[in-house]
Amino acid sequence: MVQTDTVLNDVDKAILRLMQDDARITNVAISKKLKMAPSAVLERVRKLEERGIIRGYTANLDPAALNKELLAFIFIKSADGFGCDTSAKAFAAIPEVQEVHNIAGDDCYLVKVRVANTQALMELRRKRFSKIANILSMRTTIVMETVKETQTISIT
Amino acid sequence: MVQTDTVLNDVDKAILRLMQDDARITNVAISKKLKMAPSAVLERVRKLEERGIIRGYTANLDPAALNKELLAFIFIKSADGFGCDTSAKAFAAIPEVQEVHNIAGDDCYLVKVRVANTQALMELRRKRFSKIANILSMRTTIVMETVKETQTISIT
DNA sequence: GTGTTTTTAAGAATATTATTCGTTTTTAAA
DNA sequence: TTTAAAAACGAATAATATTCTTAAAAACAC
Repeated sequence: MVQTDTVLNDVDKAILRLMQDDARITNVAISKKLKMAPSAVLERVRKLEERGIIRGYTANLDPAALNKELLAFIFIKSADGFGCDTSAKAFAAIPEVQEVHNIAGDDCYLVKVRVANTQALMELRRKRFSKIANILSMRTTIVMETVKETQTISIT
Repeated sequence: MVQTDTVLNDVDKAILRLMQDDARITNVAISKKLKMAPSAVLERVRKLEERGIIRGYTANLDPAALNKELLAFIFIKSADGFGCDTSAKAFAAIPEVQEVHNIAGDDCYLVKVRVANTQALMELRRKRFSKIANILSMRTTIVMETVKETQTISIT
């Protein structure tokens, strides 16, 4: 076997670009754009899924329509030791938590949360975060306006 | 007309949950889960798209496979006036920039970027950010480990 | 309450797409 | 070259999407 495990060829990249842009694009549409047979495209997509390069597909929803208009970033200092994810896992288990990152510098976590309003944010802190052990401190930064918000990876 | 513009009923919410979880779920599969006719589901999905509640569909890709393993948050102070998005728009136009938020407090932006490595990050700063006017200062925070990263909105 | 309008769902028919699988072509290594 | 493996093709079939007509339900006015 060659370097199949890690390397993507141009066809794979083209497929990924198309599906990143519109995950509900049909197989036939991809095959037309790439001038290939649908069966060949399908096999590639399957392999990209199997290899874990495509992790899944998701719909992008309007937060306002779902009454989740408040976005905030919370910096959390924790007493977790190195390589210990205990509190991080606890953060991740909260549905309103969209992201949990271990950031360099302050041995602290950066947590992104999306809730209805400031009251809901307070409640989240009180009812969920305060129950999590090891937290030393929390600093919350509220987003006033989001200009761009994607998960899109630039495929080169 | 009633409050159709803003309110979602239980069927809509169920559809949104399913599609947020797997955007490539078939219409038929949704209709079976919801015990409805496929045509009825299709009409609802169409309306959710038209109303802008569903903004689009995207594939979640493995950053490592695409050689974009470094995630960083950059706090940028800018001389932009209130309600002036000039530099924010410029940030948003950079493909490696996934998010741009105007955050409260320091009249500054929080920008999330995904690149290959620290060298690529330096190059991005030098070649792209330095060309953008109005920037007063930048502080970069590198992510060491990501525990959770979704755009999923909890639908209640 | 009744009648009316509007919205929503259903069902059947058709168009489109997904999927399978045997064959051919291409690729890459010996 | 020769050969083996991988990739693409193409045709046949299964499944799904989509359209459109009709029926049911909900909302509204009176």
